[in-house]
Amino acid sequence: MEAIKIYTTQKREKVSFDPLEPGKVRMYVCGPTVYDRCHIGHARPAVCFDTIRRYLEYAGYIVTFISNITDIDDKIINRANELGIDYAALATRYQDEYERDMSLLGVRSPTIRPKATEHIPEMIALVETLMEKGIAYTTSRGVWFDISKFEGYGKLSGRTTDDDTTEHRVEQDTEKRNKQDFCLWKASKPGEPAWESPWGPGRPGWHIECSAMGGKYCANQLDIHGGGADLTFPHHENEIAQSEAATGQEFARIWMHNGFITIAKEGEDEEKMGKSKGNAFWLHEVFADYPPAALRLWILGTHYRMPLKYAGESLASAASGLDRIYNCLEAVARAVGEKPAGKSGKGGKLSALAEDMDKKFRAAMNDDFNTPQALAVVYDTVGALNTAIKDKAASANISELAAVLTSHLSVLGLPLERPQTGGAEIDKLMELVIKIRETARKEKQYAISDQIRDGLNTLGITLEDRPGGTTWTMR
RNA sequence: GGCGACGUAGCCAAGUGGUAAGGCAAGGGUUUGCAAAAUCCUCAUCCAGCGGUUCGAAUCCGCUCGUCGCCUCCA
Repeated sequence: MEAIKIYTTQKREKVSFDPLEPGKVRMYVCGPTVYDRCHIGHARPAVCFDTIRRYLEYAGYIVTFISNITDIDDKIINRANELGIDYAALATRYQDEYERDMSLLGVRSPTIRPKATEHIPEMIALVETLMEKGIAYTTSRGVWFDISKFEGYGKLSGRTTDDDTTEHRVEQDTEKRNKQDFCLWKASKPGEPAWESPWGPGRPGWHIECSAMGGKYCANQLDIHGGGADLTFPHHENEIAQSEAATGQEFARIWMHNGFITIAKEGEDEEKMGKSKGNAFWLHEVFADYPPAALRLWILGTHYRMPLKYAGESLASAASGLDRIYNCLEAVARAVGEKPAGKSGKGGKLSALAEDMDKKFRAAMNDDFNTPQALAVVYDTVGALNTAIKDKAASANISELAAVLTSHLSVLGLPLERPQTGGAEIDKLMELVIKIRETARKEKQYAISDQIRDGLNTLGITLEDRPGGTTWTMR
């Protein structure tokens, strides 16, 4: 198998992928903090890393894909207090919403989805190790990591410890030994959620869960660790420090970071997508206007590391492209259905094309998961299939090429059929309407037949007259 | 102030030394009762600007301009 090249943040270049265990991949992707609904920003890492996982499996690897849920955190506590509900109830509610939205986007569930609150003992154990090694220390506010005790601090993000000496916008904690020391275990105030620990009641620090859970499920070493570009520093830098200081082993061999989605508001410059800036685009709102698959296709249309600008009509062209794919798949089904079996024309032009398309698809994905290029292959295959159908190629050959297309669509996590919108009653109704229109057409009553078609169109139903009869689709 | 990313057609977007993929939109032909879908053709002598390296650069180097991100919660 041809080597997969992956860009890794710590080296700022592509490296050949060579997993710790041959044929197996251990990957961990930072999941959401469940304190609110999902916006389009959440969709990008989920879709990108889901696609990467799917491709690795397509390439023959057995993938252990871990993605956590942060269900204890200051934001969750604050939000729960605002709403006057229990923090755990809030977290459960938004975890459910997250999982529902991701499922609509075709994001598969991870192999393991660990929750922070279910791994408190593992985190405490990790902090204890760091205490024993003299790398962590306590203050009145909790337990802190002493970055001066970890030589490699800054190796991921390229930041040195004395970097931002000029300006720091955070109030300094005078008990800390170094300005950038970070919290491993946070002492809880009365009334706040708390777990017992050797350092008194408290809750996990900001970064410790990923080290503890990634370590637990992956024997302390990951092949790939992923997340949004904003997590590079300090989150991932701190994960490395904690994990490697504790285990003495390299925590993750490849660090992957997806670029951000920015929002272009009319008349204003683009700015980063974020709830704090009040320009959130909630997924449930986007899904009211466009099919979730269109959002997925739109995301995959840009390389995962590039910035992605979201404007109001961004998804319209993706939705059109998606329709083109559905049209093709439906045409294939009709062509193969009309002329079943047929003699297998293996070795023909279409066989060679099928092989070629798969080769190109793999080459694109092997190059740091270049989904835009992979999509170009998909569209080329669509065009070739449409032409083959037009030229009445043998259905065995059409099927062969179509099989390549559907396997590529599956790798990209795109649906293999148009979502069904009707239902049994609408089906019957449409059958009747089409029959009546058919009669009108036979009698050349085109004014009537066109009126039916135009009328349905304004209702979002498209009629298409084909040699084999009239078909309809609903938007 | 430190670190980093981006600037390719009307729009989106690949392409990291050998002469500009793909999608959307648009225009024209075929097909259709008319449409839709499909198909064929057209649509960047040029890749923010200016210099440099090279036989050769969108691709490498330098500078300039513009946009954005991280350094504080953030996917």
